Amino acid sequence: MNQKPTLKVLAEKLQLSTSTVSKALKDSAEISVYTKTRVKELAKLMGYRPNTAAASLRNRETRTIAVVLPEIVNDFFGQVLMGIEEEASQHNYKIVICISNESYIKERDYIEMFSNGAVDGFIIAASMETQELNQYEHYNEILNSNLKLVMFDRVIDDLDCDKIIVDDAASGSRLVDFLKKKGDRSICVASTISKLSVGQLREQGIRLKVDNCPDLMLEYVLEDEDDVFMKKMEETLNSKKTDAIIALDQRSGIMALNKAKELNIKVPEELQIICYSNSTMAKYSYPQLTVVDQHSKELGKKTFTRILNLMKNKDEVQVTRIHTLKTTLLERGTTRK
Amino acid sequence: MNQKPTLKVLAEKLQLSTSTVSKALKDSAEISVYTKTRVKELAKLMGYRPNTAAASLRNRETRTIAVVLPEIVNDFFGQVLMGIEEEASQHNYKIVICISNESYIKERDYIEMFSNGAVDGFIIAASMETQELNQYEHYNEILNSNLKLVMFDRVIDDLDCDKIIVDDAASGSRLVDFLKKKGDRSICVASTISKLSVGQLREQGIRLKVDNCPDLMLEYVLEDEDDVFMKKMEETLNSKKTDAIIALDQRSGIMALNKAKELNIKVPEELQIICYSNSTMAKYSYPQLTVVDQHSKELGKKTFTRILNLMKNKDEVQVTRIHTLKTTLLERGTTRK
DNA sequence: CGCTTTCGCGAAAGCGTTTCCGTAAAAATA
DNA sequence: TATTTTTACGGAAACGCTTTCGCGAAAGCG
Repeated sequence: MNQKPTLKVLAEKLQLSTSTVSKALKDSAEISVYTKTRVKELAKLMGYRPNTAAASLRNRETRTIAVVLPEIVNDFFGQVLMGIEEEASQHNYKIVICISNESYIKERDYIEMFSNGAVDGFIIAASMETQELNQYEHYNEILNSNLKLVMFDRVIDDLDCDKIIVDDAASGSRLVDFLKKKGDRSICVASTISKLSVGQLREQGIRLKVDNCPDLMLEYVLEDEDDVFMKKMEETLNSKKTDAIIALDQRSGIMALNKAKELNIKVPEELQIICYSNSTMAKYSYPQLTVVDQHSKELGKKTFTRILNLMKNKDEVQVTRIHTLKTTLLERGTTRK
Repeated sequence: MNQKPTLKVLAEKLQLSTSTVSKALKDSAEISVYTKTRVKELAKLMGYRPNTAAASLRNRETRTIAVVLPEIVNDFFGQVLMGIEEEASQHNYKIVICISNESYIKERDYIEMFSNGAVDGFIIAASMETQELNQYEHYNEILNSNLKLVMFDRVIDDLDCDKIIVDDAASGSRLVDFLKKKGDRSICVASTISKLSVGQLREQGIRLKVDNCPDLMLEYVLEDEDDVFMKKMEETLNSKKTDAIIALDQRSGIMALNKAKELNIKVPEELQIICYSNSTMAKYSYPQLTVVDQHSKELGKKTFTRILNLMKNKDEVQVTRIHTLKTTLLERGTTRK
């Protein structure tokens, strides 16, 4: 029932004005050391906490960022969110989360909902539907309101905003190199995310490299429905030609592994599997999946740092608007030594 | 660059007062239908959005709930969060997330950070450290500030607040019954969460039932470190006595399954495994793990509904402060038909 | 000692809403 | 027609904070 003290009651108790109290708490040079300590002591004693709404109203900033994620039951986005949140709380920022559930409409509604000054900026990974439709006018509401916007991972190419991504295409090429060195010739690309920019980029990187290696062959299992995927994967593996699988997402990776086990194919001896996203699922699979580590938490931190900078240097011209993080291969049980 | 219109500019354009405009937008009975439509049309045209900070300041409510989670890269908490978020957005509430990372200090800091009127209430699942130390004075800061508090899953028994939990103990007993009917005699309880209230409750439920069945036997593998767990599990399984494993959390479940595969034990023919938490990992394991479904998303929704009610009926006396949800067994590949 | 500068603080405005209250004009009632 | 009630709106204060401005007193200066 402790009613929160305001500047006013502090001022009254100390026989000072609210402005003096306010300045004292902010360590203003205008105020004497004596007064400052008096004020701070009482403030601590009474548990004074500045009213956020009032400060927001006055300062025209909320110290809040809206983070719009396609899904949350997903280790990648979870890890990114951890990074964002960790960095945010360190800088005294709040994070409100919005889960678009891969829906364009929900994403748009969230943006509209928070574009009224409820937040200072947005961190967004586009929903699958948004990427499929390639509709991105709703992002303009953000930019037109001079709110900050940083996209990560699932970005919109045509949109002029800051982006933090990973080297999807390049990493795809590197994976092919890696497998080639191990002696693999026939590589199967498995994916449930062909609709996503990141899926397409990874695919492109792989294809580019394979096209330059006449001795390599490429197969595809691109299906987003689990059972269809499993069936196609079975056909592919039954042909007995596939040396390795590059799975562009965690789900396809684990499904490929499961199918291989079902067909009694020895992994990694007869079949190597590499999978995108360093997920818990991949860590606890048997054998442990070799994965492309996107350093997701780091990615989240970088993303927040970027939007923080945008907010600090409000006017300063931004140089690099696109930042690419390098992924690394985590060699584990589904690839040979 | 579209500067957001305020009530004032709407009022000026319409030759009305701000109070009239405000009332018109809220469909006040004081205002004529004619004026209302005029106001609403212009508001829509100019894209008027009420300033949240100003409204919060004036109304003394933020329409924001802080959700404090021990971790976020965890399907259970992810699903609960989905439920909370879905319900919240439907009621025009915002969710700010706080990740305690199983740390008592972080949890306490978050509570302090948001107890200043930044949010209207808290939804919390206690961190592991908090449960271990059994320190919960920091929750009193919430209650003393007449902010609302609802705990879920990992609750503090001694704390007088609303709680939404699942029937952990009862479900444990039911699992024993289930296994007994299948002819199992020697049951192994596996857990990496013995420090948590939920882990202890599940264990108690199991033990209670086994104690009442003279023909049943109980073994334990309770270790939170992966490698130690795996070693103990290996010893246990090598003894060749274990008929079934009840894993109290997803990690122990998947590790048990992996160890069984490693030792060439046929699952479910020679060993049945049941695992708590309907996680993605369990769904994509091979074979699919039979799990106790906690209906986590529903749990999240219920939790939010509860705190919503607390906020609506500010004074009304609460009857049931503890709500228990019933879990169900999802029979899949690691148990016999 | 007279002047300027610095120091320490207070007054007040304003951020955008909401709401209580007041009040003309219109409508209803007597 | 005279009075009361209703209708439809405006004025103004308040929410708690920040910040500009002003000003008296102390300190520094020549």
